[in-house]
Amino acid sequence: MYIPLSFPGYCRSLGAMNTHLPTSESGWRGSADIWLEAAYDTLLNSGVDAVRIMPLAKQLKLSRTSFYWFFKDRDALLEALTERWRQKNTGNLIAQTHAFAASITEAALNLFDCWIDPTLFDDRFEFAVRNWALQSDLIAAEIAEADQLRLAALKAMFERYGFADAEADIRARTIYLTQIGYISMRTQESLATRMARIARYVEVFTGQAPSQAELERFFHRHHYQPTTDLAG
Amino acid sequence: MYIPLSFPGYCRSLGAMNTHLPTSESGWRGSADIWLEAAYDTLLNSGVDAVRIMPLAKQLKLSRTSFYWFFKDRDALLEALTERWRQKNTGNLIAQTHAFAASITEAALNLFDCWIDPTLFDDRFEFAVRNWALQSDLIAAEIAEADQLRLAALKAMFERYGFADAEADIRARTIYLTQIGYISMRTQESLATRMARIARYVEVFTGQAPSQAELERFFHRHHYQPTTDLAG
DNA sequence: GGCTTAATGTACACATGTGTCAATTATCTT
DNA sequence: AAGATAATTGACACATGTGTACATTAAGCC
Repeated sequence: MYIPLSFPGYCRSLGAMNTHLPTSESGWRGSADIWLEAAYDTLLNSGVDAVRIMPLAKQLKLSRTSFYWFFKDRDALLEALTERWRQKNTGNLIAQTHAFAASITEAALNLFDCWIDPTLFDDRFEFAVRNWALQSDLIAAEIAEADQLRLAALKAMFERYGFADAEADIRARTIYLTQIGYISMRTQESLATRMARIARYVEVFTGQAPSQAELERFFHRHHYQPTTDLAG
Repeated sequence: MYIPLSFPGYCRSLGAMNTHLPTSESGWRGSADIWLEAAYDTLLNSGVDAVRIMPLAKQLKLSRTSFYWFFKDRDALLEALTERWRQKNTGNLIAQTHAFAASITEAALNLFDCWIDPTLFDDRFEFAVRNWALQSDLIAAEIAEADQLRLAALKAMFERYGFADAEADIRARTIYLTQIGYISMRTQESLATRMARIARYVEVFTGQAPSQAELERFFHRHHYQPTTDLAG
């Protein structure tokens, strides 16, 4: 039995024990990773309350009690999940606000990468964690902190392109809240549908229409070939 | 024992049994209403999974089993909760899109009434129900239907003020998703803070600034006295 | 091949939740 | 005040979940 380690800074704790064997393919069936992976899947599909050791064990075809070799208890597993979320979503989003852009419209398109590219932002994960907050004050605080950081980064982005304080604030909120709204609605739209709306969203959010070159650059990096003309 | 009744149209079922005594103050301690009320509170504060008969009974200081006199089972209680949600939020929001307005900015302000006046829209209820969808396909379908209806009403509102199809669509989505985002963030802002942002939100959402008279009308009907000037 | 350690499994004790049944108590009616 | 009905209760049977202790099996390593 090892007590979970703690680290300073944004990465707070590993939650899992036996971290000396991270993902190595040993001859054993179980590992902290497959438990975490199963927990992650369940969290996304059914919410935290469904993340229970017994059902996970059944799913993994392992004895329920072998779980306790990798994690101290259920809480340690949940902590490992939050750690994963912490590292993925907030970090990437803030990084996108700092990507190079010659104009505010291009900057907005950089941000939109997050909503198109699943490697940059895991929206189902985000949704599940936000739901979780309802029954955990700890998670609620975690999310409040993340929102704070993200909104500040977005506001700073608008300010860098000449928007005054109050207006940058509103536009940061609009662009962020719209996305949180999308996540909360769990809209399943085709890439084509989303791409067709992009230009107009940029215009509503920034007050300016994106240039043809900016749009084409955006489409190209997402391997999208517009079929109809963009004047829609 | 009575089987729950079903009605055609938007109101689907009552869920509760013994509906022949709606809220009448009989000398008894329990009633379908107090169970529903307790369930509602718990749903809002802790999510569906916390809506369990045993804890509710403890809270109400009633025997857990007396619950079954009013409701067939836990599912009937949950159905009664969804029925309550169905009747409140979607109906009022759509009604607000049809309120009289001389301009699109005034129409937007009419809609904003929903986000200021708790009697028009219960945002904590909305949040709880949206979370619930993660573990219930039935609720997920319910919400998809509500979103459909609300977005269509908002789009129609923009079209009535001269916005073309695609633009009305984007603006309807932006205004709705931003609010869903707000709900999902569960932001606790003071009335003053929210009021201070109103004018700019209207401008972002509609592309036009609201007139001084429209703003004053809005503030007045929400009993709000702006302390500083509105030019902020 | 035998030793050590890593991982798995079985049995137990306990906690919380559901729903049924029969008995009981409170309230209303006449 | 008696009887009917409305509401409440405790006992029971069952299900699912947690976590600990101890035994067992599988891998890895001289």
